[in-house]
Amino acid sequence: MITIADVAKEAGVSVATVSRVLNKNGPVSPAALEKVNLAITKLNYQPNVWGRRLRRKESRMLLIFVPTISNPFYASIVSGIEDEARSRKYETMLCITNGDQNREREFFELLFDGQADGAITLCTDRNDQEIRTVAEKVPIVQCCEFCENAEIAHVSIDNFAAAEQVVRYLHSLGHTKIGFIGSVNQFISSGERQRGFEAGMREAGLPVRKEYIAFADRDYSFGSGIAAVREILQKEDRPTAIFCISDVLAMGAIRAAGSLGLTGSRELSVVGFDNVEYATMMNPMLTTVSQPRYAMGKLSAEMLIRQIETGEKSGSMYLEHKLVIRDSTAGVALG
Amino acid sequence: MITIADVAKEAGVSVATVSRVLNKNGPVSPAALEKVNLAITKLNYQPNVWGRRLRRKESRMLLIFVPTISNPFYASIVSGIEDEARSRKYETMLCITNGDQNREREFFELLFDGQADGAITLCTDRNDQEIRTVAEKVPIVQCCEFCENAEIAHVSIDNFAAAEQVVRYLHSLGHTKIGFIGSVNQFISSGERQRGFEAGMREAGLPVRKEYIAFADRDYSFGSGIAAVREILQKEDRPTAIFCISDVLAMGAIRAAGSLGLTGSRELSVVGFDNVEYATMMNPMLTTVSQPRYAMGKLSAEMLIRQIETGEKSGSMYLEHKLVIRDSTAGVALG
DNA sequence: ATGAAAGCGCTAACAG
DNA sequence: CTGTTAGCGCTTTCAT
Repeated sequence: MITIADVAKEAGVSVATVSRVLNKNGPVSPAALEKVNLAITKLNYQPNVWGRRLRRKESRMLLIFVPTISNPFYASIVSGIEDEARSRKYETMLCITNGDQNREREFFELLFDGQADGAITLCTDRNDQEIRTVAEKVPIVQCCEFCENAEIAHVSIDNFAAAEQVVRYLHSLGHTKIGFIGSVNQFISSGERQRGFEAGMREAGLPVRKEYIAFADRDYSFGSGIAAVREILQKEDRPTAIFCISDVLAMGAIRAAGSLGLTGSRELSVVGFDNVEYATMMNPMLTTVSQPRYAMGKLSAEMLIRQIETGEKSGSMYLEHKLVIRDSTAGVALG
Repeated sequence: MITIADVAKEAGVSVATVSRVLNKNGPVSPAALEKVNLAITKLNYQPNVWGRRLRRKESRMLLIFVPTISNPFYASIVSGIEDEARSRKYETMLCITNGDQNREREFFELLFDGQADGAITLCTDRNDQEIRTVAEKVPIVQCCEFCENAEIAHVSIDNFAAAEQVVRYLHSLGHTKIGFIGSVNQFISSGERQRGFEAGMREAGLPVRKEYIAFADRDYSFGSGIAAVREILQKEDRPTAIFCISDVLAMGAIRAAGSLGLTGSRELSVVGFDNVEYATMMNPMLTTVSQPRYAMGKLSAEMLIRQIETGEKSGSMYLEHKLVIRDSTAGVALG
């Protein structure tokens, strides 16, 4: 292993000078600069990160908390974060919690013992208590999901408005009996989308019928979506449209409808949420709400780095969603 | 920040004793042990990793190279790796290369400058040259995909045998005109599955017809799958079954068939590969080949850690695949 | 503009 | 069984 001392000897200067060249701080004469650079390339020298970090007490490492990577929803958010981090010379580490509290805590330890400078969370519950205490001590930015009534920076879309818009769209198609599939999880998005749905119904002068609302499990699993939709569709006066708070649930809805003999969007219109890649692989292709995921990730990283470097928290940022209309929605069938 | 010296002072012992307690090596009297542990909890002391790593020259960090996380195929492999790594007290870092050579090289740097002890690659091309030179210097294990004729450890399934089995199954259903959708990428799995397909056809006494073979783009994208399948199905004497080397391509096949008026598996049987979660969300549910992904990840990590700790390379390991029969395959329609 | 030297927090060899 | 001490490789005063 080549050390800074080797380079200094090779260049005929002191380690201090080499260090100054490496970090481009302090004054260095052109002659010395040249000699040092020569020595560095000749020896193929790489500064040792442990020595540097021990000395500087900084890690230049960002943590990204995701519940799972089996959900393609997270891919482009992570890309956005990583691209921004790299351009600012930070490394990133994906912390896959798998919904396991212990694992989550172990990852938090990395923040406390200085292995990471800050974290972006993609999966905090609306009432998460732990994140509050963590965020008091280290820089945190929440992306997509966030904790209510907490002074922690976050970036997300306006889930309430998006859900309202879905209802407005469905109503414009002539639907008056509209169902809703939520989730029993504690994500703020789930709650806001439900509130937005209910507000949208009221604005449209439509009744919010308890029997048209059902909930999938916390992971939006396909199976639980099927079960929830079945529950609703087996009511005798069934809805003609269903708004699901995730695309996978929407796929479940279409499957459940099919198995009950309701095929095609004229029999049952379905709207999803998130616009994951698979939304266009389905038949029919899913009408859904798209979030600017890459941009959200990038902005989160920007905010986190600012917080790390300046200490100032960034507050809340809301980005624009978009309703993407495809084949899974249609006007109400006559008769 | 609390240091080992603080603990030593608090406990009334030397730093050496504290270190011995921390690392459970060297002899320590019960009395001293007690005092030290008390001090540690009282001060809430966390050893500084940079100091430790600088001293020990080990990182206890494993790299995992994946091309993307938007493909759920990788999720359980990564879980397998992470679980094994954690149980052996290693940390892991997901290196998402996005097919970018530069990014890949930057991640390799982490191995060279000691930030990581070894790596597991999930996406090496069959003819990748770079990995050979890297593997000469640092511990590497390849998972699923690997480099041909290289002395680098790997774990995978027998892709050739799996493809043969698919053909045998299709033939047993009465299919004689069987198409194949491969990929233009350079993965060994793509090549082996094609070779296995052709061997299977020959064994069954069936002709391998050039016009029944087409290729999707390197990422197995849905759209390119549709295009490839269309190409084949528009031949006048079209095949009655198609074997696709990935599930996403199989989804594309079903979509393409549908758009040409061929609906249902009696009109066109389709077999996929990988058994990703979405394979059961489709209608029809996909017949596919399942790889023991979690086990493969776990084994890869075991092998890598052994290589790191003992220096001995582990050679090649093959695990069992499984043909999972669902609804997308059926006997040939009469007439 | 440059170099000597202190010290970041830790481990381990050595002496007791 | 315990303590003293010499570094690991680096950055950064403080002299010069």
